[in-house]
Amino acid sequence: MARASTTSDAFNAVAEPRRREILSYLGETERPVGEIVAALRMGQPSVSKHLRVLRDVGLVRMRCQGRQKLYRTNAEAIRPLHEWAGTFERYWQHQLNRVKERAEAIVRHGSDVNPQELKEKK
Amino acid sequence: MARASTTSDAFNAVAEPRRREILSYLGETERPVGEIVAALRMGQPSVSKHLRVLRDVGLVRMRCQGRQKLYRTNAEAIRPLHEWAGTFERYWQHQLNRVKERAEAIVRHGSDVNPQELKEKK
DNA sequence: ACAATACATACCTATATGGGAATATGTCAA
DNA sequence: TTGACATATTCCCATATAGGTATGTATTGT
Repeated sequence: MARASTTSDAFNAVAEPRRREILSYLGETERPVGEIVAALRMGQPSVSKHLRVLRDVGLVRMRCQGRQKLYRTNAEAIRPLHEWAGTFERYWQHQLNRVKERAEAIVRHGSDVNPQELKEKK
Repeated sequence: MARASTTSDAFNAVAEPRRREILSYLGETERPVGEIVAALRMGQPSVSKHLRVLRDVGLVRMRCQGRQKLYRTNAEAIRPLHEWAGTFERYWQHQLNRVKERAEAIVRHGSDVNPQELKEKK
């Protein structure tokens, strides 16, 4: 089996750096394709194709205005990504807490704290 | 140019669903490969290969113990992902705020609020 | 030394990619 | 209608996958 299609979900779509750039560039501000091309210095067909992928997974919304098409990021579609990553938040918070506790201990008792006491607390 | 390597960064590594499963399954708990294979019902070589990718981008850490190798998720490496997605948080908060404001307005003035007033505020 | 165990890697194949160039489609203006 | 403009799509190609099967490599126990 080959790699999953880029259009299979937001995770795959967002794996491509240029697509992330596009999403960031368009905040939720509507912009025509040409503006993206100019701002991000990419080829026009390339941008069109990236936008196609993003649209397929709902990461951008599109609206026609005369001969141009206006795109904007649909932030809501990025949320699952944020939430998935967020499930690991508690782990790096442990890290932070350790650093914080250590700093506080130093403030209270001076810098001669036993490092072991803060390191392993299985 | 082809698609970027899965080992090029966390975004690409995490695009594959099975790799996300592995990361979630290992929280930061150390586990041998065989346990992953059994728990997630994947082929052993497949798991080994996924772990290789994850290791290459720092998403998991590995330690040898006799003939087995213990893996655990390195949550810190997921953080950039969480942060990138988080830059869009303000957009979906706007959504929430609108809903919330509307609800509060109804509580204050009854349900005859002018919907326009809450909808467009360019 | 040998067999068994726990992983890793090599090999194969179908499939999809992203970029560039060329071309198609659609819309406006004179 | 014709041409100019804004996008989308097609074609071409080098590259990389993910899964399965088979095999390689350490490490342990007897």
